Amino acid sequence: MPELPEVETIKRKLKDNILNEVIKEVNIYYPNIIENVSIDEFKSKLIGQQIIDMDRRGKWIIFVLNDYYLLSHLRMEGKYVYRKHDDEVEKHEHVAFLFESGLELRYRDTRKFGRMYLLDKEDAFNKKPLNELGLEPWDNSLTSDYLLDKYKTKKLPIKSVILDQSIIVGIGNIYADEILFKSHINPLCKTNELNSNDCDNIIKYTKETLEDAINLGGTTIRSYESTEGVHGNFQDNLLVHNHEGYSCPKCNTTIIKIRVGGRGTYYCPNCQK
DNA sequence: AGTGCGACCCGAACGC
DNA sequence: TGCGTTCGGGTCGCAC
Repeated sequence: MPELPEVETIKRKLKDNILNEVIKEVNIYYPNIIENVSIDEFKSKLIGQQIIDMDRRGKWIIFVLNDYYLLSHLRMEGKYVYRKHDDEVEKHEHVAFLFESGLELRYRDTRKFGRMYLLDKEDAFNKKPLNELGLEPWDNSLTSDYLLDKYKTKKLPIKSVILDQSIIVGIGNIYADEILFKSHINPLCKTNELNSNDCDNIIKYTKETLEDAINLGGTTIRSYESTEGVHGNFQDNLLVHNHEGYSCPKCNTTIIKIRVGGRGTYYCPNCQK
């Protein structure tokens, strides 16, 4: 499940592989992937555009083109693969970008959950989805005061709020559990009951956890194949997520799994009170 | 406005 | 030669 570290890894890989390529042709096999423009508009605007940079905002990959930003969200299982134009289109390949060089980049997504937006560069940051995003983990504006202000009205459990992309971007279900464990915060704790020290810990361990994961190329659990998607190694460093029934690495208490806001949540009932 | 929940998807895992 | 059901994951839209 691509969260920020996986998306960052994929973005860097894309930059290595397709920087300066010029789009010659676009084929779409599952139109629902394209969110804010018609299929015809999507194709006609993209043809002739050059990949002049690759960027990332939260879990969104940004293809920086001459006149547009192409945004791509992988949701759970989206990935990019490189093919030749003649190669048969496989079952879960939904969008294909053919470049002048003959290389073809294909978007593959088993569950069809991923989405793409095509935005004019001019006002892209004033438009959905970019205008709804909170702070990057390394933004200097991310302080305990900022979090306290956002948290003070929220009665939801912190586990749910730490996933809220309008506050801090990039944290998904896996890293949320890890960050709360390192911060010694119970995932069910009401968000408005957290103090300044808790917020400092959340910020500190969000940065630390995501940095470590990026350095290891992200996390690979469940469905990710090793081919051209991301195959990271951070899964070996997970402390509580997916560790139901195992011992807490700090105190040896058995890690338990509960559901919070409908999501599987792992924590140590002794360390996180 | 804040909150809760189903919908979107489909392969894997599970239960019998 | 099993088959029907449940689960999970991020986000949106709708109902309260």
